[in-house]
Amino acid sequence: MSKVITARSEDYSQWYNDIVKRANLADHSAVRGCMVIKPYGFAIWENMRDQLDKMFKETGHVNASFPLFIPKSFLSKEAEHVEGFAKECAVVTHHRLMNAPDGSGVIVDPSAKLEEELIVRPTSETIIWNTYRDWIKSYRDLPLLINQWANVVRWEMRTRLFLRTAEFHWQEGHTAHSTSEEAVEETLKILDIYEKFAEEYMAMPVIKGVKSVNERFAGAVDTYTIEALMQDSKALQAGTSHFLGQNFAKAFDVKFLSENNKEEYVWATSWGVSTRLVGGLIMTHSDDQGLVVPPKLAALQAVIVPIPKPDAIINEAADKVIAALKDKGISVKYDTDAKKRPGFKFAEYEMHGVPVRIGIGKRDLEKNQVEIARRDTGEKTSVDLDGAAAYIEKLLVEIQDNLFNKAKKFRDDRISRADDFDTFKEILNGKGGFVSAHWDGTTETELKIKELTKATLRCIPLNNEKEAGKCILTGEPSKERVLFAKAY
RNA sequence: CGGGGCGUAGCGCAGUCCGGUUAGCGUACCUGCUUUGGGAGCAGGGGGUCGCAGGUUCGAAUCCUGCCGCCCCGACCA
Repeated sequence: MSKVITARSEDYSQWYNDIVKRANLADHSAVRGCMVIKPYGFAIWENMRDQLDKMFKETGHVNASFPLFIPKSFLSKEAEHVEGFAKECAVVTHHRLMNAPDGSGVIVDPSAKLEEELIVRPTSETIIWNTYRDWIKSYRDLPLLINQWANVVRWEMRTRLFLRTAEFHWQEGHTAHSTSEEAVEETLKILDIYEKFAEEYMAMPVIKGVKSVNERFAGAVDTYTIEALMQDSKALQAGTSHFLGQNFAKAFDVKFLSENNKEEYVWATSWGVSTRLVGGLIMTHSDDQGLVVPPKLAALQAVIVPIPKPDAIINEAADKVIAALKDKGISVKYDTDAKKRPGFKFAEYEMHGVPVRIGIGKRDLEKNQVEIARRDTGEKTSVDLDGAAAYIEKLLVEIQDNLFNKAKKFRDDRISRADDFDTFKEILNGKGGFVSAHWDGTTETELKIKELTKATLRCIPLNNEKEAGKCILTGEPSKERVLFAKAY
């Protein structure tokens, strides 16, 4: 049992904070609600970013960069959009500071007031669509498939490291299409990429679905989502992909001439995932010993600990293993710090979630072996020195699979059906997780359910079976089940 | 914005009620020796505007006034 991490069973929130801090992922900063992402945490985000970036580029997207600031008037051009974001905007009003007349320090120079206030982007649809107006004239300019990696600011009332910070890093894709069908296809293509990334790389099972009107992105026609389930049985919206219809094209007057010389408004999508994924990664796999990172995203996949400390014989064996691992593209670190004892290092690397630990000591070397410990199960095995790298290569795949299967079983065990409101409440207050239930399709009922149970409508799953039933709250007829859960 | 809590060494805290030597403990850090197969032991050492600004007092971490910041719970949200 870890000496420095609160057990999940004792206080889940504290456990989460302990992991983030003790595994050196991030710290609270001097700025309210904003975090400092530390090198080890950022390395995991970089791995996520690189993989996603590759997947976006493979599907024809290119990167660009748009301004951090958005003129206030832009934000208000799409009515629903501004309503959704108005309450959480950071606003720049001045452009100069001056020394205070009384010598008390520096103040904002009142004469340097901006003509028009600038909003620090909470999302970039408006500034981007304002730009697209100049870029899109003809059907030949379409589709326009652009992504940007950026930081955005949403002045949230309450923040949590990675899960909800006032400033966060993300990618936001903004595409323009000549037909509605093509835009919808793009929206779903991205959702599939998100699903693939979550499941194959993060080893985090997700449910693809569409949001209710109430949960829809401000300014979207449809919002698609991937929903994951954390170890405390609360749901996490892990990524969203929006079909924006012609809303932004109309707001920013973005038209093109079609093949038959007709002027039409452009069809749009936008989609994003953020550093929140790091939070999801933590809460999907980690345990009371610390962080657990799936091999495909680990900042460091293997570590060699000399037992008790480095010497010529151990170094020689370590060098062999390192060379063989590097040959296979596996990242490895040889911890040669002679001041720290092996036990300390074991605990430290477990805390940091390094998937595989290789122990090399005299006892093993006498048999020409090394000891290999896997982070996910804690299991240790002795293997021949010469076969170590090949063993580890297979083991990393096995760990990746095991983490996904374990998380999937956990998630699947927590999808329950409820056919009446008492059962519904009982499940939410008991084992939690997703509850599949009939709903009459109205926002009013959705809000009432939220008020009574704190559960929100997470999504209407995409491959839902149609099934006639009655709304668990109102008894009105319903065509299909939807998923509810308490969520982050 | 409502409720609760907290600001004292890198981190975690005691001391504050009831003012009084040089502000203390654990841990981390540095040096040395002994250790080393699951978070080592001993000895020595360095590190502090006690959140900020006023005030009361011979004397303030401690009392008074004002301010600032952060965390947790709720409403809001990726």
